[in-house]
Amino acid sequence: MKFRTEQELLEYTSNIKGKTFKEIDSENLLANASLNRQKGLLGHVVETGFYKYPINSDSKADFEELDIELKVTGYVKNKNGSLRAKERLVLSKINYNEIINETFESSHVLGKCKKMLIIWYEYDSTKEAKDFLITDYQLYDMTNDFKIFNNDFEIIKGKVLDGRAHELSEGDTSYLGACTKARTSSDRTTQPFSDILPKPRAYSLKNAYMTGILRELIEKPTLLEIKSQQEFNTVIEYVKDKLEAYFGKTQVEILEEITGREYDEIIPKNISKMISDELIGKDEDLPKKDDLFAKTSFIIKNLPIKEDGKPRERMSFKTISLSDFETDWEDSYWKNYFEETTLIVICYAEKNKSRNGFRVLSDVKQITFDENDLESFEKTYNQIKLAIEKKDVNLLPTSANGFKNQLLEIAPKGVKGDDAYVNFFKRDKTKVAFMISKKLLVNKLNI
DNA sequence: CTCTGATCATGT
DNA sequence: ACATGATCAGAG
Repeated sequence: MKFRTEQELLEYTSNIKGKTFKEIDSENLLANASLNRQKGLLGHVVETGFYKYPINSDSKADFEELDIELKVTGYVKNKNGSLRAKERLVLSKINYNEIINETFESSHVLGKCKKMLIIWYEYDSTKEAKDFLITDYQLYDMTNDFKIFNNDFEIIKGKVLDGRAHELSEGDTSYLGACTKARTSSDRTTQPFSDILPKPRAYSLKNAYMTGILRELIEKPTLLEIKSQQEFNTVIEYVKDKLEAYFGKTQVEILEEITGREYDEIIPKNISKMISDELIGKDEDLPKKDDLFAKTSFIIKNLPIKEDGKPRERMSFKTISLSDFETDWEDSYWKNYFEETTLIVICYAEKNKSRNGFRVLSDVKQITFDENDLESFEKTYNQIKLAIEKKDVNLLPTSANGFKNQLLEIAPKGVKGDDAYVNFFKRDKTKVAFMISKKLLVNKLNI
């Protein structure tokens, strides 16, 4: 089937809404296939069954005459009814030897994926793939977010130019990720400015970005009313801008300045958090402040730094649920979380061992996790899985009880009298949280 | 000192 | 009443 105009293509595509995959699978591709092994299968079903293209995968754009690439991707419904993309959208492969001679505008990825027809289906773990419902579609143009994509592209290219392709991480960038793309985890390729063999990677639209454009599509009317700013290229730029006037001041001075109240002896334990909530915004309010926040996943963290430059504490994350550990690491919530999330770390420096409240705003740093970190995190994850299987608290990877060179550990986080470890298996929501070790923080903060 | 389980202040 | 982010505080 050929389409002469975008209009024609979209008009035809409108008929796909409300269909399940089995309804359009005229080539019977779904008959005896497993979705886990063949990730592009649902895309093939749409190509052959709905658009009647022959089964062959050449590298030309799917709708060649219109320069439009077809993408079929899933979303899931959260418990509260909101939608989120199930996965990142993988684009073309990164060629480390060529990227150094490209600009974003001349790049392979923009050449192939500038315009994409994205078909959305609702993923439902209780259903078989053939029964997934296609509910929406959109003609998407990458140049809509050109400024940030361009900046992301330069970040990726910069690492390759530095001979650090093996240190690439999805968290380095805002929207355009460099995700791993390998047949096996030991697969390696070459890079131009280092002998270290990096993992093969592909450009991707990050999971949080996909969630952002999905919500724009579905919630269009409301979003148009509050069209937010697009002033900054990265979250860290935004945060530094908001904190600029307060560097060199103590926590108490800053809090007094922004609240107009006085704090003499009683310092709120969460004073740093009160400050970042006020000056930067609470996580849930940020999407309204800058479009960047609607399409990225990041967390604002506060960290006391000792006089030797090292962090005083580990860094904590959300409490874990037993159900987080039902899948393999590769498909897990936590792998995705650590892979994609950028930590924005607001540093407060101690002077003469100053206690909380009297540390000085000194720096803002960014932490992302690379392949080595994730490999270590995987061990922690698997050990928790094992502990759950065996119902054995002593197997839990606490810092006292973990393995050698552990980077991610668990620690109690309860209310008074709650014995987090003893009660670990009693309910889905545990009283235990992930923490990253001080050792890893030292490494990440380049101390 | 460091380590690690426990606790606090806040927001919902 | 509980989750979160972060610090506290006793043991060694």
